[in-house]
Amino acid sequence: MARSPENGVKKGPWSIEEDKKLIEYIEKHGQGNWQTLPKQAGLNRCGKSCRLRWTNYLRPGIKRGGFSAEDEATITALHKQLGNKWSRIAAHLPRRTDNEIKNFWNTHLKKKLLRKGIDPTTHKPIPDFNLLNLSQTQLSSVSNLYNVISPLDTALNFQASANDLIKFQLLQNMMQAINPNPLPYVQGNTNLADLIQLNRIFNGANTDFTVDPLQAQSMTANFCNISPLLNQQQTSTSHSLQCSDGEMIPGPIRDDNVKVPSNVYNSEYSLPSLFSATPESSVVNPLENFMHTSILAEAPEQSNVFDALESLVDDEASSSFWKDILG
DNA sequence: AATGACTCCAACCGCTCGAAA
DNA sequence: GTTTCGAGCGGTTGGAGTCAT
Repeated sequence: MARSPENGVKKGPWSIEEDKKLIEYIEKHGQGNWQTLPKQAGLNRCGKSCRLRWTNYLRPGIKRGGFSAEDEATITALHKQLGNKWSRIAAHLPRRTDNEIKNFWNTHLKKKLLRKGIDPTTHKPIPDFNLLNLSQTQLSSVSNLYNVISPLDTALNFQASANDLIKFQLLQNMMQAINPNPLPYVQGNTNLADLIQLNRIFNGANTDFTVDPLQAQSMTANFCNISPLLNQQQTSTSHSLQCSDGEMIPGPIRDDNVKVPSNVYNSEYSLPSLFSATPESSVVNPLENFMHTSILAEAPEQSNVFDALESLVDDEASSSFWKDILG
């Protein structure tokens, strides 16, 4: 790492010679006082650096690397119980150092839990994980949120309450913030025009909008991506899009500069098909099915999706933050 | 092959705590 | 009771290695 020396004391990686000096000294005299050790051992290091080197790497019997599945499970369980108390966790894993466990946690286990939708800090399911990992089929269920805000639709006949709009805006911002794979041009907030435009799309209005088909696949998991795409409509040509159920809806627009696979305009790239306000008769779309089974079904009494979502959030994790967002 | 982005992890930094003076 | 000092702990840094473009 070669950090710059300070006060004439060497920092950075230890050389073989330094390790040898430290090992020989401790084997001969024991650890003793770490402050005086470097001088007596002939090392141009601070005592702290010597102690760390010895404790984490040179000390006999240290086991390094090669964490087993059992180790992982142990560390995860202990972390759930103890939090970031690495020394206490290390005490349960013989021959492992706290520093190594900490590094292993930060570089592997933490990510592993996140991939499973578990908050590595609380070890509880991430409330919005289902939204984060929506499959394409799940996407249109989320689009029900837009339907709830309806009618935003035709002729700018905007009737949704300001309260709902605020909720929606917050939700969308949240999803943008947590979007694991944001598209480069997906930035900023959605304005009212976006919402209106969006609703027109979802409700089958004859609206042009732009989707780079090669990027469409990666964006399907995040409905908040749609809005900024709408802003590109002026430069595009209109195409229809065939949904999985055969229904034609407007867009996306092909960029002629992009080689488009032959299947680009089939269901793989389709936006969600339109949804109905009468769930009982229209849950033919798997997306809606997801919505109704995963969210609405959880809260049959709820009058709208926000209420249903709130219920879901309450069930999954009692986060006041989400409750605040969802009102 | 070159370059940039990303990941890993050894080592450092700053803080806290407890013991000794 | 206060100060000092050594040790330990957890968070962070940044160089090296790897991967993707």
